[in-house]
Amino acid sequence: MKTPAALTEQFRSQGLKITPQRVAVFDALHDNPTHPTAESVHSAVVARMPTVSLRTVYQTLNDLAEMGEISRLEVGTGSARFDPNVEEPHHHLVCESCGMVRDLHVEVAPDLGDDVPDGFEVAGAELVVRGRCRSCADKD
Amino acid sequence: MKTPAALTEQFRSQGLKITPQRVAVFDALHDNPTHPTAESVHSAVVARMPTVSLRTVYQTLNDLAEMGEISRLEVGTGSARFDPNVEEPHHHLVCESCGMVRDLHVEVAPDLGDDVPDGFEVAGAELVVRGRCRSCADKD
DNA sequence: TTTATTTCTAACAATGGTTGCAGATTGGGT
DNA sequence: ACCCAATCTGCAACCATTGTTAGAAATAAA
Repeated sequence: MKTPAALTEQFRSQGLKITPQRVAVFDALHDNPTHPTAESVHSAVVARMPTVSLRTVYQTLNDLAEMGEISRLEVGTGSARFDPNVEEPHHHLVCESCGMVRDLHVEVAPDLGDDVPDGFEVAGAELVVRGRCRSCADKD
Repeated sequence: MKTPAALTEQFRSQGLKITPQRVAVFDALHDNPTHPTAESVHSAVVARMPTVSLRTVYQTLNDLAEMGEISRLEVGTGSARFDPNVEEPHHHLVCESCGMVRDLHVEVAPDLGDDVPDGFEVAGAELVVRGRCRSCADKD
């Protein structure tokens, strides 16, 4: 994801308006490595601007995802996770117990070639490694 | 997943009852490569036994998943998909346009080692390859 | 700066997938 | 055949997310 300042410029250049709600979402995502849910982005935003609705947060997250500035992950933790790191290709580590998601910088390089059916247009591949994080494992 | 007959035996040996509803679900899943949703399992079951409720199908799918006889996938198509193939490790190919899910027999072999944090207990890894299947690509 | 235009936001309702619950039903051991 | 625990159905509730709409607010135009 670009910096909030760069996003502001980009939105403006596309005829989109710069609202304090949008800027608050940009800020909440910037350099955020936690792969937040819409709900947690909303919490962060509300801490500064108590009137922002969850609907607006969803809207902005969808807009950013559509522009390719963030990516939306479905990792089976119930709600979608949003990842501002679209610059560096990477995968994810998920704790099935607490829902923590962490970047995983691992080369997958699957030799897809032979088992992809003819005519299938591959758009991308995501690896999700599941397990239990240390603090959850320590709990019992 | 074991055969319906073997599952029947297994259920019985665990003190669980063999109901026609459960058998219908076993049959609907047996050798089913489509990664059905709960809804489509229900449709198949209802074709033979019109009174079976969706709730019971969910219940049985959850039971089977808990026993490790099937696995539940979240691939971002809106609803969970159930996969009776737990014998052979494999990954998945997903058409983002029609929701088709297909097995992908590809070796991923990620050298996880260095980027997994200390103390994280890895339970498994799933690769999802996304794109457009031929028939969807042909459509426009 | 004021106005006009057009987008955005908030609130609320609605949706879709899934689960919780309660009472009626039924499998299977006796 | 009887009994009891397990199961089933039907329905309500739940959660994450999206649709809708009227009012508010940002930018462009005057």
